[in-house]
This record gives sequence, C-alpha cells and structure tokens, in this order.
Amino acid sequence: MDNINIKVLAKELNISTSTISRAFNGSPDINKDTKEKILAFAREHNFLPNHYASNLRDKKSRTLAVIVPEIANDFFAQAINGIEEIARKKGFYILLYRTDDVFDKEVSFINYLNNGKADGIIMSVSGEANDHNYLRKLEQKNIPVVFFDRVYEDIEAAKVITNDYESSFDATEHLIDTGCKKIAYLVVNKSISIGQVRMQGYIDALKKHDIPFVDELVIDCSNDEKINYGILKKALEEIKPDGIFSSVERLAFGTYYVCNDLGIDIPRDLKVISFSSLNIAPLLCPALSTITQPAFEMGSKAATLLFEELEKKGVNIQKKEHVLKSKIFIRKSSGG
Amino acid sequence: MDNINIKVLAKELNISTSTISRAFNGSPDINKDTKEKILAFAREHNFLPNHYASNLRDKKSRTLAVIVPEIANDFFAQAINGIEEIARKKGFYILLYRTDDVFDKEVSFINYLNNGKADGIIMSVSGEANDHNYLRKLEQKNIPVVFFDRVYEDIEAAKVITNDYESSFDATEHLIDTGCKKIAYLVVNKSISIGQVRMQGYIDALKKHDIPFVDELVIDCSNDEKINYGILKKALEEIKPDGIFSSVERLAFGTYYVCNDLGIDIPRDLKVISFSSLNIAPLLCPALSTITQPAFEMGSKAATLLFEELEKKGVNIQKKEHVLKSKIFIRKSSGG
DNA sequence: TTGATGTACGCAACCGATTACTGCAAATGG
DNA sequence: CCATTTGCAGTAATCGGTTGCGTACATCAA
Repeated sequence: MDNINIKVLAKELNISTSTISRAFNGSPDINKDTKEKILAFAREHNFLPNHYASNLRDKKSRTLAVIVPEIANDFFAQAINGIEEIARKKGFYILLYRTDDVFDKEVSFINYLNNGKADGIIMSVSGEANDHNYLRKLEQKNIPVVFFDRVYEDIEAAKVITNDYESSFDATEHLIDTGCKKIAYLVVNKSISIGQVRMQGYIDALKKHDIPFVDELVIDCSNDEKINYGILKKALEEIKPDGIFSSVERLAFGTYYVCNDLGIDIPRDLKVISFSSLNIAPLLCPALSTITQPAFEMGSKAATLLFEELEKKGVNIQKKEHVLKSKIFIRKSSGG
Repeated sequence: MDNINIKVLAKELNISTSTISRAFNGSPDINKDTKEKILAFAREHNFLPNHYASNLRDKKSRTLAVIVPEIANDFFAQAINGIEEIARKKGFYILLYRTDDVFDKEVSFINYLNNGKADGIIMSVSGEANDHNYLRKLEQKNIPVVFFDRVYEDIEAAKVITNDYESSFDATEHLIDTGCKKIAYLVVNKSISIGQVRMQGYIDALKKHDIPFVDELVIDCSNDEKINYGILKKALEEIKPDGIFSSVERLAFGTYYVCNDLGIDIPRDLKVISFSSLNIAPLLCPALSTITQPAFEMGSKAATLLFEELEKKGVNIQKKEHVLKSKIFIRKSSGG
C-alpha cells in the first residue's frame, strides 16, 4: 500500500505496465475504456507516475531553474511571478536559487544543473566579470538559458533587458532640467554591465548639457546596508550633491535615511530619482521618482522565450536582446 | 562525449561503476587515491551523477517544496530567504510554488508532490476552510510538512507562527491609548484562521476598554487592489473610523492611498497600525506603525524543523506550534 | 603457519517508468 | 474471399546510478 507503482497497478488490474503508462501519457495506442478504467483506479489509490523514473527515461524534468541575486526585492519578486505565470501554463515548476550576488554560488548552482535537474534556466547574473565558460557546458547538454535584466555580454543567449541607457539618460536629464548642477550616480557594482550602461546614460546626459563628469560623483556602494549608510552619509556631507540618480532601489532608500538624519530636505536640497520596482513609491516621504522596469513582463517574456527554445517551434530561436521599455514616474522627490 | 555517465567513466578508468558511485557518495569502502583519481577525472570531464537516477534509487530528491500564497510580498519573500538559507546549508534546493490564495492550486500542487518530487514541504496555506484530507496522503508517503504563518488547525504538523493574538491585542490597545474610539479592523479573508486570531485580539482589547464591538467596523477586503480601494473609500467616508488596525500590509497601503485622495490626515484624523514586513515603513508618509513578524526567522525555523523531521534526530519531532514573537514599532501613523 | 580481521573493489539486481518492437484480432478494401 | 491496414496491448530493453553480497588480498596476532 505504501509503495504503489505502475507494476502493482498492472498486477491489480491484470494489465501490462506499458498500457498503464500509455494511459497517463496521452498515447493514441490505448482504448478509451481501458484508459478510463486505469485512471479511475489510479485516482482511487492516489497514484501518479513517479517523476524521477519518467525523467530518467525521457530526460525531461518539466522544471525551470530560476537564478536571481535576491528574492526579497521588488523587481525580482515580480519577475519571478511573471516567470511562474508562464511556467504554470505549460505545466512546469520552478526551482529557485538565490546567488546573493556571489559569483561562486552562481557557478556551483549552474554546475549542479548540468545533470538534467531542470530543462532550462532563466537567470539574472551576479555580474562579476569572470570567466563565463561554465555556462557553455550547458550548451553541450542542450539546456537553454535565457538572461533577464542582468546579462553576460559574451554569452550567446536570448536576453530580456530594458532600455537602461535611454532611461538613465532621460532621468539624468530630468534632474538637470529641475536645476541640478551636481548629480551623483549611485551604483552597487560599477564594473557589471548593467551598472556600466546606466552610467553611460548618466554621463552622456551630463555631456549634452555641458556638465563635466566628475569621477568623485560616482558613488560605488556595497551589498551591506550599514556600510552603504556610511558611504552615503560621507558622500552627502562631503561632496554635497544637489541631485541623486540611483541605479539601485536600495540606495535610494539609504539616501532617504541619511537625509532624514542629516536634515537634508528632499527635494529642496537634494533631488532624487531611482531605478525601482516599488509599487508604493508614491507613499514615500517624499514620493519617490522612479524608473520602473516592467518586471512582471520581463519575467514572462523570458519564460516565453525559453519555452520557444525548448519547443523549438521555429527553426532557430532569436538569441538576441529583447528590449522592454521602462517607464519614468516623476514624483515629488525630484521636484515633480 | 555528449552523454557522459557513470558507465563511460568506468570504462575509461577501467574501474567498476560501483566504485565510481562510491567516490561520489562518501562511502568508506573506497581507497583515498582511487577516489581522488575518479573525482579529478570527473571534474575534468564535467561529470556529476545524474540526480534523477540517484533519486530513483534512494528516493531522496534533496529538494524542498515551498508553497506560499504570494511571492511579491515582503513577508513571504523574506521567509523564503530564511528557508533558502537553511536549505542551502543542507545542500537542498527549493521548488517554489505560488497559490494566489486559491485552494485548488494548492491541492493540485500537493498532489503533484506526492511522487517524491520533494522530500518535504513548507507551506503557508491558502486558508480556505475546505477538506484538508489531501494533505493526509503525504503522510502515507512519508513526506513531512511544516506550516508557517498560515496554518490548518486540523492537520497535525509542526507549525511556526507568531504571537498574533497578543500583538493584535497590543496594537489595538495602543490605538485606544492614543485616543481612538472607533477602530476599524481590516482583513482579507475573515474566515481563515489567521484573520480570526487577529480579530480576536482586536475584539478583546476593545472589550477590556469597554468599547463595544461593532460588526460594521470589520472591513472584509479582497485580493484585488482596485476593489479594495472602493471598499476602503466607502468605509472611510461612511463609517468614519478614527483608527485602523490592518491585519494585512496591502490594506494599510490602500488606506494611505484613499486618505491621500480624500484629504484625510494621518495621524490627525485617522491613526493607522498594520501587520507589515516592509523594511522601509519608516520612510512612508507618514511613517507606518507596524507589527513586524520575524519573517526570515520564521522561514529558517520552519526549515530547521523540517530537517529535524527528515533526519529524525530525536525519537519524535514536536508536531506542535512554535511561536516566534512579532515586534511592534510605533511610528508617526499612529501618533508615535 | 593459520585463522581472523579489515580494506577495496566487482557483480548484478534493482529503483519505476517509457517505448520500440512484435503480435493478434478485427476492420477495411478491391 | 483474401490481402492489407488498423487498433490495442504485451515483452523486454533501457534510462543512470546505488548497494547488498561476495571475494581477493593484505595485515596481524597467536
């Protein structure tokens, strides 16, 4: 009773195991009545085919691996929802892994996935500019990868990104339009590609308005909130910017905390705009101006592309960048 | 080259497959040198034992299923982090499933898990007061379940909860202390146990201070933000409470939006306190008073209990309620 | 020298499903 | 009426590891 399997069923019903298997897999080679009898009996005995056995045979796990730097983050949480939505429709499940932005964790998980634990991978990378060859192993095993938001340029794969350069340019220009002369750029890891692209938008907007780019105004932060508080406090006290363009939501929050403590008035003394997927940005004090990425849509797009690859509908999947547009919401924090 | 497996390795190294298997599983029956030679060769050829084959044999998937109503939610996202932290240490991975508070989805996923896809389950239930016997099937298969936050009373299992009654009592009393006479209780699903417990705290606090409980002040909301906006607006306009105790974070946000639009001043006209895991609650306008559950710790505690059950360290695992305490943060929204 | 103990490894059955191949009866066609 | 196709089901090999059992050889004590 404990270990019910296809053989037990077969004996019980006086039918071969192959017929039972066919009942579960929509095979045309089975009589309708037989099939119903089997399924009814199976339901009654709470039986479903063991997935490990099935997967061992046909090498399909019906599972997607999702790799993200963080989970407790509005952007990624919404993106995961988007992925899940599509996966669910396809009858797939999600294996979730968080890298904490640590390259080694990413590598170890990818290596683990080499064994067919998942049929495909959707990831937002930790971003370190290391050797990315470990990802190439996946190709050998025919496990497709789709990147979203944070991608590796040197790996050929479908990529879902936003118009970061443009948004950054526009956001910076917006700050300039409101009168800012000394705009700081907040970033967590200057060296990763997404930080670079956003910074370029910032730099080019400055250039357009003949504001010299000063290296000192690029504030490179960490993943530790306490350390960031110190960095931001020092920057606001010593460099005294009149505008902040934050490439990361958390750093905008850090800025708010520091301003509260230092008595800096946003937006009077300092205008702030930030990349953020926080849906209660209007409720902040003051309401935060945001560049909001279509997180949910990015997730569902990434999943859709992955399924196209898995199902190989077309001849070839477009292993290119798919750009979804962010929206800029001007609110009080930048004088809106 | 494509399909490397234990047999190919065996032939290549002129060693039996059993020895190779032993090299990977910390068996004592293997020579150190042999083991190293095998592991080195395997590494070189990018080989790891196939999980589906292993699992098929020993019925262990090294995977935990995590079932939550929502993902893009501060509480659950943090709890998932807590679960992940422990799981990672044990070398386990996480299969994530979102129920959207829909009972049927919960049931279908649980049924799917019946087949050894996961070794154990951590869940926060959708909460509908239906027949929960589908969970009993898991016992037959020896798949342990740990509940957290939202539990089914009628299922025997380890449960990680917070002191909701007490917190609710204290929060309500706090509102009374600040002078509120007409406190509304916001809830999403009045009938589920967690909503009940919190309401009881609210009711008893009123009673203690001789404030009559009025049914009209229990505002039953939905999962749809737009509908909630309407419900809350109507409530604030018609019933005109002077205090809000929200059992769900989202509803506090909804209240803020409605107050913004109606020109109701928080905390002057209306004092608000809410269950919430939002870590930027101090940055809201005004700073939101919160009852904050130890989300991360609840997750890690739940995972720890599950592993105790899986490893059967003790004779018997405590299938009882484990209560972690929430913290109340009084901020400006309730006159703090 | 002999029997006991331990180490390291191989053999082969096994986990539970899938499916190519085969077989048989009934249906269909000319 | 015979040949061919079709529908349905069974046999057995297979997916890729794991492990109980058996054994060869080394070591050691008496």
